[in-house]
Amino acid sequence: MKAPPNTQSNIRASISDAEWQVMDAIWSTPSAAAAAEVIASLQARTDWSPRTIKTMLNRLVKKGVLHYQADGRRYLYRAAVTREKCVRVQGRSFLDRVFGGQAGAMLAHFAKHEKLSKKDIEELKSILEQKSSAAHE
Amino acid sequence: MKAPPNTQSNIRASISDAEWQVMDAIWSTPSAAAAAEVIASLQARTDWSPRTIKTMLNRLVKKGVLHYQADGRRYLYRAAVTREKCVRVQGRSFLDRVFGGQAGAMLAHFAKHEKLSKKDIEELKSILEQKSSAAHE
DNA sequence: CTTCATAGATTACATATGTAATCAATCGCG
DNA sequence: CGCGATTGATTACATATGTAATCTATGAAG
Repeated sequence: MKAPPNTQSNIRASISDAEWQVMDAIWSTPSAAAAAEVIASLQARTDWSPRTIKTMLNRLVKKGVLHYQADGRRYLYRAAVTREKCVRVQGRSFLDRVFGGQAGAMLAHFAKHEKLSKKDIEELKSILEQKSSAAHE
Repeated sequence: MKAPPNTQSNIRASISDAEWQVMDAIWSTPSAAAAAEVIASLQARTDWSPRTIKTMLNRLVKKGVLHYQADGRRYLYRAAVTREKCVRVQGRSFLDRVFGGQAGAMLAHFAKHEKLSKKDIEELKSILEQKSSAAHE
């Protein structure tokens, strides 16, 4: 049950709540972003001090999920992992934690309890169609 | 962005990863469970020491998600919140965190990336049917 | 050149979490 | 009755996380 010590290739270093928001800002920036840009972007949605955001950037770099390249005396940051990859990792961890890995149960849960637009429903149905036709017999 | 200090009525005191497993053991016990039972149940699935499990029980009581009633010199624990309630809370937090609250996006994600049995798919479709017929125009 | 604003690096500190060990009371056993 | 086993209570300690402040180097302004 004990997590193995981090090996650098391992993307496992889990991204915390606050860190996720920073990554979100990075992910939604085309190409690379300077700290100042990340800060500006986040101050629109949080009340964090710039210091705090810099700390996050640092930690994310240490965790290996952010890379940077020097540009004069500042850094340009870019994600080292895709949002999709992180979403998959976080999603699976959540699924295991809360639903014991039962994807069906989870989907049923959210389908029941969350608001869905007609469009959401149509799209989901269509995904399910493909899924069932592609499924093994 | 700062979480307000815990008021007791607030179920918010979030259940950690390890704590969730303890709650799971409790939830799957009909009626109340003594610490020894919880320990036995968890040792089957983890490598935690009994000490550790007792610490969890304590913290969960402090957090208000577990209640106990004395039975001789031991305690019988019972959940103070339902699994469903906790699942909803955790689920919503995850949804907000990772999918910005977009339930449709999350469902689409898992529908695409997770394995689903025929049965899962059928059930989901049926939920979606009801949902769309019940939906406002 | 001196000074201030900035950028990144380092250090700080409280709370949460994982993981126990130690303490104190007590119940059953010999 | 005395003692070890067991139960809950208290304390411990490392790492993670939220949230910054301080230190150091340097480029821009005067």
